Amino acid sequence: MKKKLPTELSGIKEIARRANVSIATVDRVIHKRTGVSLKTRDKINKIISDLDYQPNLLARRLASRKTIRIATLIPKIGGESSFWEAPLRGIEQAESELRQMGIIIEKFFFDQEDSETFIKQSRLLLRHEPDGILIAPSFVDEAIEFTTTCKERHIPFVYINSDIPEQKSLCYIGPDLYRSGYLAGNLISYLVNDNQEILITNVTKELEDRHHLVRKEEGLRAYFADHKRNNVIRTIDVLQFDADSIESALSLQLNENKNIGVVFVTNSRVASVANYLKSFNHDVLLVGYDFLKENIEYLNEGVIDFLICQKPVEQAYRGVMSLYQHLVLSTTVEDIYLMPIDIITKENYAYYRN
Amino acid sequence: MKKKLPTELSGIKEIARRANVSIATVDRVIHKRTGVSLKTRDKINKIISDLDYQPNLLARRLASRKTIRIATLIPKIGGESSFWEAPLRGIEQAESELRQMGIIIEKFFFDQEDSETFIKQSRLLLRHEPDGILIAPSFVDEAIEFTTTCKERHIPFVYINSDIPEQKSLCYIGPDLYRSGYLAGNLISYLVNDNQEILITNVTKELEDRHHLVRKEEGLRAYFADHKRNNVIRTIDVLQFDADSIESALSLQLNENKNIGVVFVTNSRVASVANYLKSFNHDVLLVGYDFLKENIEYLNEGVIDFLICQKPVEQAYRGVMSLYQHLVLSTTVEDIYLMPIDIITKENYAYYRN
DNA sequence: CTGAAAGCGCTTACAG
DNA sequence: CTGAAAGCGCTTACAG
Repeated sequence: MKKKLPTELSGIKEIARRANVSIATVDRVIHKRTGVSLKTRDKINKIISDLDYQPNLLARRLASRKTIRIATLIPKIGGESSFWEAPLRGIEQAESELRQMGIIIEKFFFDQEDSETFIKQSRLLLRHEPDGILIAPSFVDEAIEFTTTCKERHIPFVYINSDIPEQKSLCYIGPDLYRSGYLAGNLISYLVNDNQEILITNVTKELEDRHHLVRKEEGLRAYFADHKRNNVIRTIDVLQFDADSIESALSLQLNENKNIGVVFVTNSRVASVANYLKSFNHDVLLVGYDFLKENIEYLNEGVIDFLICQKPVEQAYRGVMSLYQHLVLSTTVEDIYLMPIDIITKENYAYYRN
Repeated sequence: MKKKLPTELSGIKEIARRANVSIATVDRVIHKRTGVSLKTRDKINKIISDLDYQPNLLARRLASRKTIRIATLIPKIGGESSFWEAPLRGIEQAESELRQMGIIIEKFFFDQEDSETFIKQSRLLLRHEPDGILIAPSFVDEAIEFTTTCKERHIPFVYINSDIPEQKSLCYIGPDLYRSGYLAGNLISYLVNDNQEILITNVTKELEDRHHLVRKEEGLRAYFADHKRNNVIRTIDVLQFDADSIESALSLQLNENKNIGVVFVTNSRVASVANYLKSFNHDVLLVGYDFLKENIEYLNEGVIDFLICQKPVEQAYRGVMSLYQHLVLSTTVEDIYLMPIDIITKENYAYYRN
């Protein structure tokens, strides 16, 4: 390791020396605080740009006695699907990296099937007066109301996993649903010949959620239309998650339409469909979403052929980091960050890091 | 933002208070320096573990006048393939993040077709006495000789992109070649019916490099064998990169074997093959490697169907970061980090972040 | 074997 | 509008 040169003045001190002022005044200018004459302000700013001064963030965080607090609001884990385990891991990863920098993360959770819990938790969150907020806006109206308040209070927030474009937030980090459906179309086009049919299956209880699934369906249909592939594409909705509901909905289709070659499940519930296909020994290809334990099991057994994933861990990790960059580093952050659309099979899932 | 509580002593000071020694002594114990009596050493260590003391790395780096220097040795860009642009970007990204922490990166480059340049640059690198080294061991024997010296001098090093397992290094970060071939087999198995043939194409000049390509070939063949698919699989080697060599090698195969349904190129030279297939209007599917500009163009045109990628930017980024973790944070790092095996198509490449 | 003191590059009251 | 001084949690000579 090499010692630093017997240091000439640098940083804030050197600026102060050149400007013939104290470092406190330099600090004021750097942070655009009031109470500096225009003249010295200009002089100092000139020196700053001459020197291409970059503040030492280590020293900044160390000297500052402030703790920055970021709050997160996402669905709680357990119950119907384990999807939200991954974003939680991403938050925790960011947390452990940022603790070093004196940043604290406070986590709040709501029940995906109960919008009241969303309202309640969002109020609780606000009472903690965080400096920034990460939020999964599962309930659109409620989320809009909440973020309206955030804006009033000048608390920056980022959306993950699904966007509410009208709301001007710091940024959105998540998938482009239409494009992921389009990719599914691309993939499936390799898996069917011209006289085979495709069955799109939306499995959801929540009406709002269905809205998201339809975007993927539109993407898939657009791919086939754009490429003049005239395969029959059917869609069914399954409104309950139990095996019987799945069975009755699917068996109707598969028995009536013997040409169905691929089933495309538009969300992470693909394991339920896999379960049915396996039990009834249906020999169709199956494509669905998300790296969940139950899905991976069926992938491994060869019942699910492809899973489309969008790095849920990273979504949340990046969301927190964007707040950090905005709050601590004053960096400008991209206002929309679309996640990669990953294709997972039995042979690469073990290497899928996230 | 919330102010810190009117701070009770913490960190090194609190330890010193409890142990009834000065902070200098505590510092000595923390850094396992000599010159502390066993008794006080034990006492201090006990307090440290009682308190679950975590050093403040900001303060550490700030107070320390040392600059840590990491050297990198990778192929230079330009000439035959643009592959190494990506790892260079990864290095530069790590560089910009680590500058904050007072870490400097010195980059060295060699010519992939000239092992002498590797030797020369590696010597030059050593004369700079870096604290850690990142290296792409393209020339196996030369790399072993070099890293032997590193070990003698106790300079930790990490391999990226290809491994030399016998050499005990800090870690390897890169692809598992066999597994990526196996995945290619998995993917291609969906693209061919039972009477179609597969043509594996190795395009390379260097004998050592061919060794790597064969691992992928073995993976693909193993997939078909394991799954009792009896498609004919042929292999050809193309030893020159010019269009004529490619043409003569491929046209022979494709004209003699009309059943070839998929061509699998085992490295990033797939664009050359695409160029040929396009000119001669061959209607076969094409699968290859790596997110290079020229490959993406053919992907976009529909000549290349699938590219397998292994995040070259991230490989190098992680490599540098591993050295940082080892050198600065004294974290233990995984000694082997295998990259994800990503499947890229025309419809998701735009979202492939790296 | 141990401690007192200066300093890393900043921020933060406080005083004027 | 401006400056002097203390302090963030460490490391580093230097002295004993």
